[in-house]
Formats: sequence, C-alpha cells, structure tokens
Amino acid sequence: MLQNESAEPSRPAKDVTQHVGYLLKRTQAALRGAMGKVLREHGLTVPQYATLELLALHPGMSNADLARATFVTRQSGNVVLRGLQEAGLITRPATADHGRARPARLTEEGDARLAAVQAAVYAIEQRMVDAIPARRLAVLLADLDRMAAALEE
Amino acid sequence: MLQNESAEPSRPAKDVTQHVGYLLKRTQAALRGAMGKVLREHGLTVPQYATLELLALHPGMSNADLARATFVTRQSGNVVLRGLQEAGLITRPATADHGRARPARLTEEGDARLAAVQAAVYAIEQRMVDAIPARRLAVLLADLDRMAAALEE
DNA sequence: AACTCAATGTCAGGACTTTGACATATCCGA
DNA sequence: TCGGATATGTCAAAGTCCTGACATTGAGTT
Repeated sequence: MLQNESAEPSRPAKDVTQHVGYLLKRTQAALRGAMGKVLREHGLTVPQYATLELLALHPGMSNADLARATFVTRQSGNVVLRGLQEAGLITRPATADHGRARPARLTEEGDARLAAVQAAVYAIEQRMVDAIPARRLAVLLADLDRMAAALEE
Repeated sequence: MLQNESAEPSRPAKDVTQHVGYLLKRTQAALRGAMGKVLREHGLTVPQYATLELLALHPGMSNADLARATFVTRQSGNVVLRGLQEAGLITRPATADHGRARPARLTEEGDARLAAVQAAVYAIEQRMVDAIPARRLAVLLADLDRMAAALEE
C-alpha cells in the first residue's frame, strides 16, 4: 500500500512527502535511529553523546551552552548532564566561580567512552555521506546552514 | 562565549558542528520550532499537522501507515489520532471491515483546519527554501532522499 | 484444515522533553 | 549607586514518545 504514484515528477512538489521539510525530517529520523541503536549498546543516549562530543571540543561549556548547542531546553540539558555525571563521564564544580554557570568537563572515563563510540558513529555518518557525490557535500552543508539560519532569524 | 573560532575552514570538518548530522539536526530543529509556534496558535501539534496533511493526500491511511509516514511508533501515532478524533478533525470506523486496520479520513472540519494552517506553514518552508539558490533545490531534495535511503537499508 | 508468519491495534510502564515558574548572579545604563 | 535587563540553574507538573508485551486478524504454506 501507499506506493509512490509518481506520475508528475516535476515542479511544485504537490506531494507533501517531497517537501524539503519532510525530507529533512525523514533523513534526521533515519540518522537518529541508526545512532540511537549503536549508542544504546554503549549505554549512551543521543543527547548524551552529543554533549560528550561538544565537551571534547569545548571544555568548560555550561549547561545552558550545551542545551543551546544540542537544541533542547536547559531543563532537558540538566537531566542529560546529571546522567553523565552519575555515570562518571563528566565533572562539574559544586560551586560556580563566576556567575551561576558551572563549567562541565570530561573525565578520563568520559573521554574514553567518547573515543569508544566515535568510530561507530562516524561510520554511520560516513554511510550517509557516501550516498551522495563527494563534490556536492560542501554545497549541501552550506545550504543546510543557510536554511537553518533563515529560520533562526 | 563560544564563537566560531574558524581558523581552518576547510576539508575534513573536525568540528562536530560542521558535520552533516549536526547541520541536519540544527535545520530540523529550527523548522520544527517555527512550525510548532505557528501551529500552536491553531491548536495543533506538529505530528497532528503532519497527519492531517498525509490524510488529505491519502485518505484511508491506517494508524500504522501514518505512524510509519510520520516516523513515530504505532503507539504514538495512536495518541495523535485519538487527539484528532476528539477534536473532530478525523473519523475512523468503529470496526475494521478487512483486517484490524481502521482507515482514517478527514472530516469537513479537519479539512477546513488543514486549509487554515497550510498558508502559514508553507510560508515557513518558503522562507527556508528562499535561503538557497532556486536551481539547487532539486539536487538538495535528491541528496536528502539518497542519504535517508542509505540509512534505512 | 491446521499451522506458521507477518501486520495491526492496544495496554502498561517508563524514559525523555517541554512549559511555566522562581531564585540567584552579572552586566549596563540612568 | 541603583534598578532594569539579561542569563543561569533548578523545581514542579504535564505532555510526548518509546520499549516491551499481548491479543486479534489475514495471508501463505503444508
């Protein structure tokens, strides 16, 4: 049931499943699903992995920083951080030295866990990227960036 | 805080925020946020809107069909359908005539509600699409489709 | 006809995320 | 100096979604 019915393949894309938004959702869902499956075997959720990756790149990010960067609310970010902290993968000073922000950092174990999953996660992304001509990747990235920026005001 | 630090803008994209997956997530989050904001004013959630749009295109889709098409589980799809039914926007036969699948259809009110929000939603998508050169749109859609297909086996 | 198998709808429980609100801390302009 | 604006962390409640499980239905096979 529900085959494509592609009779008029052309211009204005009357079929919702051919809209940019739908393709975006579909691709993102596929990626998140594949990542979640792999990460679960390592005891990590997708937001937790994203947080580890960001902290490796920018040590000392605060909860609010991380929440913005992972596109969730501060409250959700706090839950993620709490989980990582209980798992011993990150540390946060009990008291903030400047504002209220408490900078988070990877522990050695956190660094090791990240390293352990990166290969698998990158393989997934590579499988996705390999599906398109290599010379189009840079343009694709730029276009995604432009589209996102257009909606973020 | 956290400015770009773009010293080496080129090849392998060592910065996670320049990975395809991250851009995909960011763009999708921006779109979902913008859509959610508009749809809430009309008393609809994003999955509810997606369901209405699909039912307008393919009347008679079952809950399982819709769940697959909106990338959620059957259980979540059921909740969405229940909400739409209580709002009087769709109808489902109390008993299935063939298997267990109960085909859903838009009511006149559901059709009207969909028509009422489409302009606003399409405007958002248009704002996003206008951010990139028009001649690249078809390629972008094709690439997204390829990437999604590659991860869906 | 009997069996196996896949698909569908649904229930229960839990995990994750959001909305709303509040207190605290810094910065900046009047 | 002082007050408003901004930013952060956190709590509470609700909503949303998922995992796991089960019963029902139809198709295909033997």
